[in-house]
Amino acid sequence: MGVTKSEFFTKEQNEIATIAKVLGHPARIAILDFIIKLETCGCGDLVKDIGLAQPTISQHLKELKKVGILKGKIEGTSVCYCIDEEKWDSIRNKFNKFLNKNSTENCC
Amino acid sequence: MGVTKSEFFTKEQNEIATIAKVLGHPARIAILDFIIKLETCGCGDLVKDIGLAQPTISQHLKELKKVGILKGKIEGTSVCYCIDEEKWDSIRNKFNKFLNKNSTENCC
DNA sequence: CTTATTAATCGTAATATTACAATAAACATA
DNA sequence: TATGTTTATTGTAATATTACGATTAATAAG
Repeated sequence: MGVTKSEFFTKEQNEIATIAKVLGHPARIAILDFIIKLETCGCGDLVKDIGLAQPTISQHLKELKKVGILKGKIEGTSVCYCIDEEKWDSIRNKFNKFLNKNSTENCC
Repeated sequence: MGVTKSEFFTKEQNEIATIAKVLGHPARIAILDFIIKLETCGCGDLVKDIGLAQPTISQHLKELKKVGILKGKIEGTSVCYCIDEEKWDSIRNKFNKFLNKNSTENCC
């Protein structure tokens, strides 16, 4: 037990849940907010801005990279992180589609 | 350790992360899909449709109620679950706002 | 070559989540 | 009252997540 039974669900359900799960931590929302503002995008800047330890930020960045939301470009000793705009668009579409489903009837 | 440091983040960041976290499990997406289709909305119907055990579904329903996405109306021995349309709208707005942020520059 | 600088990885403790059997609670019906 | 039906709760095992110190890896600067 303790392990999600993905085989019970559709591809679409698993996909939206996977993205939502990654967005389900305020540090990762803060990272995305910061990178979108683009006040620079190195790991160290995020550490300073957010206040969590460097390995923790690095771990969150890894999660965001894993699902394809972030890309990283190595620049000397530093890394520049950016949103993958294509992925971002597809996420926006998925969530729009899901959240715009409207129930017609209502029992309560 | 092991506990999310919510005090490091803004109210908005914590709010969107809380909702995303609840949407971050395919069973809860499947529950919402089913209720939106409204092929009836009792816990037993969800158990049959999804295939997880009744206590597991009940637990997921509890999560969805906790953040206000679902309301439940008791009807005899059964319970009718429904989307809270007002909350659903506010979630749609929050996600739209978040996902429509666009980074102008891009380093990679 | 040595010493910073920056980010990733490893290891691990604390905590949270997922799933379900067993049970309880609430109501309906015979 | 006894019995069935439906959902919630309790308890618990398995697993996942979060956070960070210590370390490593890679490049830059002196």
